[in-house]
Amino acid sequence: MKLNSVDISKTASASSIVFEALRKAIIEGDVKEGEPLRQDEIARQFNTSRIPVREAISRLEEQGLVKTQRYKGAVVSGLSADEAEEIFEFRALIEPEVIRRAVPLMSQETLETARASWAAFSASADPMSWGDLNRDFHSTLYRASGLQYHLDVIDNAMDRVDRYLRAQLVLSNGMQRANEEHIAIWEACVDGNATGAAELTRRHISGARESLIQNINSLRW
Amino acid sequence: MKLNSVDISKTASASSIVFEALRKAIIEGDVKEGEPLRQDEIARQFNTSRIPVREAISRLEEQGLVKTQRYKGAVVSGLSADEAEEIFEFRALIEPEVIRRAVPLMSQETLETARASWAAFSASADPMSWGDLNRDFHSTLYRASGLQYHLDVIDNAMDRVDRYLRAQLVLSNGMQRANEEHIAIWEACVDGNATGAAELTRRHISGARESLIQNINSLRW
DNA sequence: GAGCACGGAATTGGATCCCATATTCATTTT
DNA sequence: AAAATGAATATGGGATCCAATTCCGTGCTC
Repeated sequence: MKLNSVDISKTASASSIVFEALRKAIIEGDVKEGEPLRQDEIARQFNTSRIPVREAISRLEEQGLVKTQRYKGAVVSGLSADEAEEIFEFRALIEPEVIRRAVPLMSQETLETARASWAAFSASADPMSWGDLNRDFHSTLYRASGLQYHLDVIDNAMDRVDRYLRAQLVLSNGMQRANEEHIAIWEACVDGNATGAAELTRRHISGARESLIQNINSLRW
Repeated sequence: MKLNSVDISKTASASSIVFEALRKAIIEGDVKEGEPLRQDEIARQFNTSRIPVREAISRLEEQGLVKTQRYKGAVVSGLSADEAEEIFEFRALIEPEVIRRAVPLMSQETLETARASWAAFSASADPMSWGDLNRDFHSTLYRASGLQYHLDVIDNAMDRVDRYLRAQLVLSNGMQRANEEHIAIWEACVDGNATGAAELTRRHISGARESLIQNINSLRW
């Protein structure tokens, strides 16, 4: 007998659905810094009770995306200029090393997927999609390293500064510049030039950091 | 009227108490790898309901300390040799940089506290306390950097390998060697030798990694 | 009119109850 | 006797209810 079966054990629980949705909304800036997360309201929106919502919020807090105060609830945690800068410094430290180790392990398929990402990035006229495509590009390359812990840590760091990165891309010629840098990184990968890809990645992130510092005031929304 | 008042808003919620207790029990190896966490049993032990326990477990999962399967519950997640090694590599990448930046910022008090930590470490005959004292020593030095995000990330990495580190210290002359290396790192800090402290820290962690690889089989408990 | 006390509404934290699923074991069927 | 079936139990996920705390508006006092 042949059935179109799905693995029921893999269906998501309500709390993880709520968690993913809130995470996405926060990192994309749909809920603003300082904005409180009302359990009741969220529960109604997802047509569920507050229990899964509370679990989702406690997970978000563990990730540093929200801060909760007893009996006062959770608010989306913003970053000071210093904190944002620190996270970019962190990324500039770890991501070059990851890509350096990833380069020798990149398959043809990885390179092709990455190429598709930067192509879509450079072709997209929609600023809303830039953030995702930018992230896809880097993640694809990093993933080849097989360093799962590093990947998880990078994801968290990205989550924390995602909003700022998006704002960054639409500012001045941020998107244009990022695009050129992506191509350079990609070419280094194709050439099997690990240290080159690492150095370009480091500059890519440091450049974003510099640009962020300069524009930090106009980013305060 | 003068009362010995406490700030009630700072009293911990049940879920955070449970979380801290479970976290400590897991990283110290009191609950073994693969051991399931029974919500009911834990709730009874803390004289509370399952709700706070569930929130605690979801936070632990977010930290990677446990894995849960729908309708099957949470089990303490162990690390494969590769995963443990990866985390040591991660630490060897980030901790030297943090201490390098911390050295110029270290106060007299910081150095004194760190000295007390390694003194206690070297004097202690109790293997159970070695893990804590070892961690205290490094944390004290790192904290001077003021890099809060880096500190959080390091804490998480430490949590994940804490069990292995403890086992490490009692093996062969692990404790003896760690002690000597601590003193060397501390002296570099006192001398204001940032790059030296960084390099010693890198070797300290790499050494632990090597030793771990060699003993990984005897550590499979 | 300003400031404060009081009280109800809103909100979060926790407890209890119910349902869904997994597992184990007895029972039936062949 | 082996395999399939079904009941019993254990366990986790979620809903509803209650308690504790905070927030906010009203009215009172001076």
